[in-house]
Order: sequence, then structure tokens, then C-alpha cells
Amino acid sequence: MANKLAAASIRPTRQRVRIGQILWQSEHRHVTAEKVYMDCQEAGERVSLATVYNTLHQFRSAGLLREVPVNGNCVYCTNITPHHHFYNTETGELYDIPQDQMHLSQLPAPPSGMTVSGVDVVVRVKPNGGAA
Amino acid sequence: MANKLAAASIRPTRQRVRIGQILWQSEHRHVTAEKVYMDCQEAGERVSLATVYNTLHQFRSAGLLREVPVNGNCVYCTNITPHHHFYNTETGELYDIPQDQMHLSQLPAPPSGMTVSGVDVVVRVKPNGGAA
DNA sequence: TTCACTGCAAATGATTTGCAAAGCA
DNA sequence: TGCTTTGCAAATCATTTGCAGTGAA
Repeated sequence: MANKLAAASIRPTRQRVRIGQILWQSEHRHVTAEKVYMDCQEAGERVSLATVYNTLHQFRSAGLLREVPVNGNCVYCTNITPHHHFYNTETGELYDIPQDQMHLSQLPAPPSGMTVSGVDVVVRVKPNGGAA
Repeated sequence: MANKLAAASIRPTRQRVRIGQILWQSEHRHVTAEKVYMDCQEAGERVSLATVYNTLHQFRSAGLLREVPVNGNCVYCTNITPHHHFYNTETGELYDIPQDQMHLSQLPAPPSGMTVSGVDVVVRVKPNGGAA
């Protein structure tokens, strides 16, 4: 983990290493600052919320995390490979859509003077059993 | 305008009618509550910010407005026809992408028990002259 | 040792809410 | 007239920031 951070030019402090371990300990995850903070608490790690926010921002700036464009709170995705999301509008949960399961063709030309820096596709879904 | 609101089962109060006029007075627009509030002020209309927020929510619930999935503040789009957006990551501005200029194929099946209720595509762009 | 990082708590900004007064059907 | 809506300001919620103490190189 320290190497991973160092490779991204981020000084591997204890807090950052721990947060990194929590983020990438298992499968890809979708987290909020609050969630990471709680995970730290549970892991017995003493980290302040402010530091969690700072760290997530740094990780994102360094390209270690992706921010998912969903209204409301900041949600970060630990999967930085190209992919998209299903967004459960009832619960706010996110599920990955592997890139190869979605095809985007005919990307239009951006406004003049602009360069495309990324594309986010959010497929809104809702439980069909829930509301009649 | 009163008819439009009535058709959506929204009681056409003076404030709502005025807000509606401001929203749909011209071309399609992308607005925040704050923006609408300022427009009201300029138009000499006495409406409180809270009412603007409430009204925008109602209009959205009624399907008269679309919410654009961009992190940060709530942005509403007066164009409710299917379309997508360019998102200027430097300024936060949005530009419509007509539906026919973007093709989405192979929409993957949603998680079991879920129904797709909509798809949002946000193409992030940035000025290419800006930062070297 | 030095400068970056962290923690705390207060500050901020956007949005919501409670309650009394006013408006629409 | 009765019930909905509005307005104001205070309350919330998520996130950021200032500053003094702590830690990494």
C-alpha cells in the first residue's frame, strides 16, 4: 500500500495507508467519506472525518479513485477501470456495469475548444417489486 | 402556464406560474434553485428561496423538469425530451446533446428485481486551451 | 530539524423545515 | 370557508477550513 501511494506521489502516512487498505482490501467498492470514516472506526483506526475527506480528494486527484456522478453526496468508486453504473434510485446503491457490457457509439463532437475527458453513464433502476 | 401546471395536478399559484414562466420562457435551460431565485428577483417577483426549492421539486416530481446527475448542487434541466449532456468540468456548465447524436447500444440487463427507469450520459469536457 | 499532515471544532454553503399569515378553489 | 401554499428564519447535513500539535524524511 505504501508503494501504491508513493507511486502516486502521495506521502504514505499511517492514516492514508490505513484508508487505502480499507478501500482496496477486497472487491471494488462504492463509498462515501462517511462510510470510510465508519470503517476506520470499526477497524480501530483513529482518523478524523476531515482527514478522510482530504485523503479521498487526494486519492481522486491522483487517479486512485473515481467519483461517480450521482446527485447528492460524493460517492467514490475504487474501480478505476472504464465502466459504468446502475444506480438504485430507491436506496442510492451503485452496481458496476463492466465496460464490455455497454456500447457507446457515435460520441458527438464536443463544443469547440473543448476536449472530452471522460464519459459517465448512469442507468437509473428501481426495484420493480417495491412500488406497485 | 396555469394550464400546464393544472395538467400536472399542481395548483397554479402565482409563484408557481411565475417560476414556470421563467423556466420555460425561452430556450431549454439548465438551472439551479439559486439561479431561478435570482431570476425571480430580477423579474421583480417576490418569491422566497424556500418556495423556489419546493417548486422545483414539485415540477420535477411532476415530470416537468429533469434533474441532471452532476455532483455538487442540484441542477435542473427544462428539456424533458430524451437527451444527454456535456459537462464542463471547469465551469460546471451543461450543454445538451440531442438524443440522435448519441447512440447507446447493448444496454445490459439490470440486477434482478430491478427495472430501468432511465439512462443519463454525462460527457465530461474541459477547455483545451485552458491548462497547458 | 523541517515542513507536511492530522485532529478538532467552528465555519460554510446548500437545502429543508416549523409555524403563522396569506391565497386559491 | 377550508385546506394548501408561502415566507421567514432557524435547523440540518455534508463538506471545508484554521490553527496548533504530531509525524515522516
